[in-house]
This record gives sequence, structure tokens and C-alpha cells, in this order.
Amino acid sequence: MPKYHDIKIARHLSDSRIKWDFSAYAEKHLGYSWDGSSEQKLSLLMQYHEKSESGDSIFQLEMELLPVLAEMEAIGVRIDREKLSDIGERIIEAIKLREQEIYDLVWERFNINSPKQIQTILFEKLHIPPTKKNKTGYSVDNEVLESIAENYAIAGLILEYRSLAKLSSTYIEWLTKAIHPQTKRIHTDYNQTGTTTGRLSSENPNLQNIPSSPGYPEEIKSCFIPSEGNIFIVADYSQVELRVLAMLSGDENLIEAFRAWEDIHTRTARYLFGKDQTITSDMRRIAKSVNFWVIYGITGFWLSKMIKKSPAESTEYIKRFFDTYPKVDSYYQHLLSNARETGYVETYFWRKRYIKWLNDANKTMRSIAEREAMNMPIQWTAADVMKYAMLAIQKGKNEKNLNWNMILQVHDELVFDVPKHEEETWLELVRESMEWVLGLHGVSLKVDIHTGKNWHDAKG
DNA sequence: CGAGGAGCGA
DNA sequence: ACGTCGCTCCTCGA
Repeated sequence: MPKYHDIKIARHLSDSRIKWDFSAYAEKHLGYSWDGSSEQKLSLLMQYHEKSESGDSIFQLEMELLPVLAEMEAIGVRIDREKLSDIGERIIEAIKLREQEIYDLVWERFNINSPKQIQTILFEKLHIPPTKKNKTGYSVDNEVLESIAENYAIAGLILEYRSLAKLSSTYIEWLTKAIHPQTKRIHTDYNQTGTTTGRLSSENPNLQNIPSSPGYPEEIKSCFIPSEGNIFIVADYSQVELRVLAMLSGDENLIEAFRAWEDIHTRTARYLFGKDQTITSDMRRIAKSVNFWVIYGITGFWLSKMIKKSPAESTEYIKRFFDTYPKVDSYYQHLLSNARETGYVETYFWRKRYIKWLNDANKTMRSIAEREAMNMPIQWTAADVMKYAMLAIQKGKNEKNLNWNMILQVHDELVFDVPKHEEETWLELVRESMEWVLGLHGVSLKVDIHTGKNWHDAKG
């Protein structure tokens, strides 16, 4: 009897896989179901073309990307199984230690995986004052535990226990189970039609949320290794969303900021704090947050939590950001008024999104809709950019008959499994393919490239 | 089996 | 009153 993974790989290499995804795509984006015939497929394409002169390009993109993804899945990624299980054993030891310490502190055994039981221990037995509520009672999430960790050792221990348990169950056990018995590699599923954003998602297992902080997470990431004799090369877009914002808005100052090859956050910091100021690391940190969060239409109140400053000060920073980059402001205003009229927004490549509550009487609903409308063209254009890049890369590779493989995609990052002697030809093709997807007003996309002997190593 | 809390990534 | 989009784990009660 064939195993799950055999079926999975076979499926990806067969037409049925293509058929399945077209069907899902047709349902979701065209509102029709496909009977499997090529005649109907053609007619669906025609109908879609008529429905929206622009939708066709996205449709083409998705169709062409399908076999590219199927190949990535079938090739998979190699894993250092011994190292992974060694880390796993050390993590389990560490978990046991924390467990015992926690029990010793409260003179009682309980299930530390149960938020409900933690709640009882902390707030009823130890009488710690609760800070945050959720649907079922008092929250015991990270934010809460961190706030009391200084005064109560148990909170810190629970935090450590939790992150270790997460690593063990999700990243050690689940990844180990996902290793294919024959290929010894992990073959994820990329879901092409699952997200509302046009991004890919990854499941069985999800390889788009492998942790990378120092310590055990770094070690886990270093278990992802290239094929025998190969190296890993990681190419990731640098500040892709901010660059897309510069292109779409056409703001001269933001464009200049990127053309100057100066650190973008330091530059924004100078506008926020004054030209003659010496920019401290704290100022740069704030500027970085502002650059990052403005894309999401953040308010001063929320930003203040992020940067740990007063709401008034935070509101002022946002105001200065828009003063500094005025066309970003007018771009957003234009975008919103357009969306209110038509009911939708679209990406640079014409991917559409209908927004429901833009004219709602409820101010909260309206704000949510507005943030969604502001963010969508930026983040989603970035998703489209990546898809076009992947297509270009695969086309170029096939034309030149090369042996390296594109094996993973993590939204703004691509991972390649490359024979050492092909590094040069790889570099030429991939950098160009990725950077030439989009360039407007003299701004281009920028790609950072790092090589290494494993995934962690190659993140630079 | 599903909802809810929690935590990992971009 | 306030970030968006994902996936997976665990518990707990129907």
C-alpha cells in the first residue's frame, strides 16, 4: 500500500494536480466550477477575460506558476535527521527541568500546557493580580506573563517551558514525522489558492514559519541542509514593501531615499527628529518602526505601544512621516476615495480585492476596512512580485539547462540548492530575475544574497 | 470533533 | 479600539 508521501509526490508530478488547482482557482476567483474539459477551460478563460480586462494577467501568472510549485514540492528539502533528533533530546531535558522547578515552586503538579490551569495557579492560588481579560477569563499569554515575570519567578519559568514545548512538538516532532522515508527529504505543500492576499501558504509541514531566534531555534533551522556536494543560497528582497510604496506613490523624497543607497531608517529618523540631530540607535529604532507600521495604516495609540512612547508623541511621528513623504499621503487618500466609489482596490498587477465596510456607519468597522484597503496594494503587490520572479527564475533555469533547484519560498525569500560550480551562473540569473520584475520612477527592487552550508548559515 | 488560547513566521 | 495574512499545537467540553 502506497504511503501518504508517495501519493503526494506522484500527485504533484501528474496532471491531476494541475487539474485540481485549476478547479480550485476557477471556483474561487471566477465563481464557476470546472468539469475538467479543455473546452470549458478555454471558455472560462474567455469569460474571465471579459469580466475584467486586467484579471487575465493574474490568471496567467497563477497557471504558469503551478508547475513551478509542483516541482519545488517534489524536490523537497534535505534534513539532517541526526542533528534534529539530538536537539530534540536536549530540548526535552530542558523541558523536564523547567517542569520540576515549576512544581517545586507551587508544591503541586498541574498541566502547564493548559492555560486554564495556569490561570488557577497564578490568580487563585498565588493571588497574583490579573491584568488582561479574554473570552473565557483572565489571559495568561506571553504579554501577561512577561509583565509579572520580574516579581514572580514562576511566570518566567512558564514562559520558558512554553517556548521549549512549542519547539519540541511543532518543530522537532512534526518535522521529523514529515521526513519522507524514501527521499529522506521534507516535501511541503504550497497552497496557491488558499489565501485572500495572493500570497502562498505552506502546510504539511508549514516551512514558512520555521523559527530563527538565537539558541535552539537557530539550531533547528541549521538542520535544513543542501544536497550532497551543494550549497544553500538564500535570496531575499530587501524592504520590498517600502520600495513598492515608493514606486506606487511616486513620492520623490522616498524614492530619493532609496536611490541614495543610504540606510532608509536613519534617513527617516533625520526627518522625524530634525536634520541637525545626531541619530542615536533609539531614534533609528523608532524610525524603523514608523517606516514599517505606516504601511499598515497604524494609529498613534497603537504605535505608542510598539515603540514605548506616549500616544501624543507617536501621533506626531506619524504626522511627520507623511509631511516628509507627502505623496504617500495623497496616494493613500486617492486610493481610499477610489475604493469607496468602486468597492475594491487592486495591486499593481491588477489583482483585485473587494472591501466591504468602507462606507459603513460604524467608525470601527470603517477604520478596519480603511487599513485593509491601504495595506492591500502594498503587501499584495509584493506577493505578486515574488511570483513573477519565481516564474522568471524557473524559465531562465530551464532554458540554460542548469542543475540547481529552487526549493523553498518564504514570502520575500527564496532558498536554492546549488552545486558549487554553478554559483556564478546562478547569481547572474537570479539577481536579474528578481530585481527586474518591477521598477518605477527610477527605484528598483533590491535583493540580498547569502550562501551557506545550511539554512541558518545562509540567512546572513 | 470543534472552539478557543497560544505561539511561530512574513 | 486598533495589524494583516497564514499553520499547528494543546486543552477542554459537547
